[in-house]
Amino acid sequence: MGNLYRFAEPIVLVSLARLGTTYGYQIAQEAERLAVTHAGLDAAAIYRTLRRLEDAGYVNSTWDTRGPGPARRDYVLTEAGWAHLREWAEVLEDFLKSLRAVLEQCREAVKKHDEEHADQ
Amino acid sequence: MGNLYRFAEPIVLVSLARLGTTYGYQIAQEAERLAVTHAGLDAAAIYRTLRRLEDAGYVNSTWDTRGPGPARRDYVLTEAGWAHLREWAEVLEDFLKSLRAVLEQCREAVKKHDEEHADQ
DNA sequence: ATTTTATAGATGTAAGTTGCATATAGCGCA
DNA sequence: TGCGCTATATGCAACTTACATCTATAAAAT
Repeated sequence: MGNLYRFAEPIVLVSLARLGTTYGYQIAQEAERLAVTHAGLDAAAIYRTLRRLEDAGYVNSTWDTRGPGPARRDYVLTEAGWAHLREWAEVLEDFLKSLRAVLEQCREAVKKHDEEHADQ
Repeated sequence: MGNLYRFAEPIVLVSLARLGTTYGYQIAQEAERLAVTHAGLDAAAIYRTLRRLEDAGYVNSTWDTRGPGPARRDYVLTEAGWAHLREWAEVLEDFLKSLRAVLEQCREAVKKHDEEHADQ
């Protein structure tokens, strides 16, 4: 087990959608709430995902050097980014439907197996 | 998009649970029903998953050369395999719960964005 | 004054899953 | 003979991820 997709891309997209203009470090914290598979999303994965999303035109970034502490790279969703989020919603819906079916069959198979071995 | 985990392992396990003793080629056909993400599971992935499961002790295999055509490698779940399937059911349940949350937030965010841009 | 902690971003490397292409071989059929 | 279905297997590239590590700023603690 232990090697599932963490869905970094939709989690980052939805964090940007909710927070408006934000930066990676904050998304990393926001992502812990949404994280798939109990384990939080790795910060490195988030930074890489943001770069990839920018290369694809789904987000724009600017440096913010106003506040104290190290500079932040602020990201905003583009219209293409919003469209991409919509696509993800559909993909996730299909994915959930299929996964639910797999889980159901798992449960059924295990139940049947347990019943057949109930007699000591 | 397009690069999601296909969950070959639980799909193969549940196919074995349902079919009893089977072989890869048949699982490949069974898996098309259960397949996650609309696209059928690649046959290569199934053969590799079966080997991996055997190395881990979750299945046993024997050659079947009785019938016509090429020999089949028959697989059966071990008790450890059944236990592994139970583990998968729990993992999938957690996974589904988290993914549902992500999807819900996607929908909410998109809806809000659409409403704010409803005025031409 | 120095060290630690929190903030913030980035990269290198290895591991794991997958898709596609390809190779093999047996067998039935035209 | 060649074609197609059955059946298993491997090579390779692509992608995502985890973990470790690195840089740097600034505040808090020692």
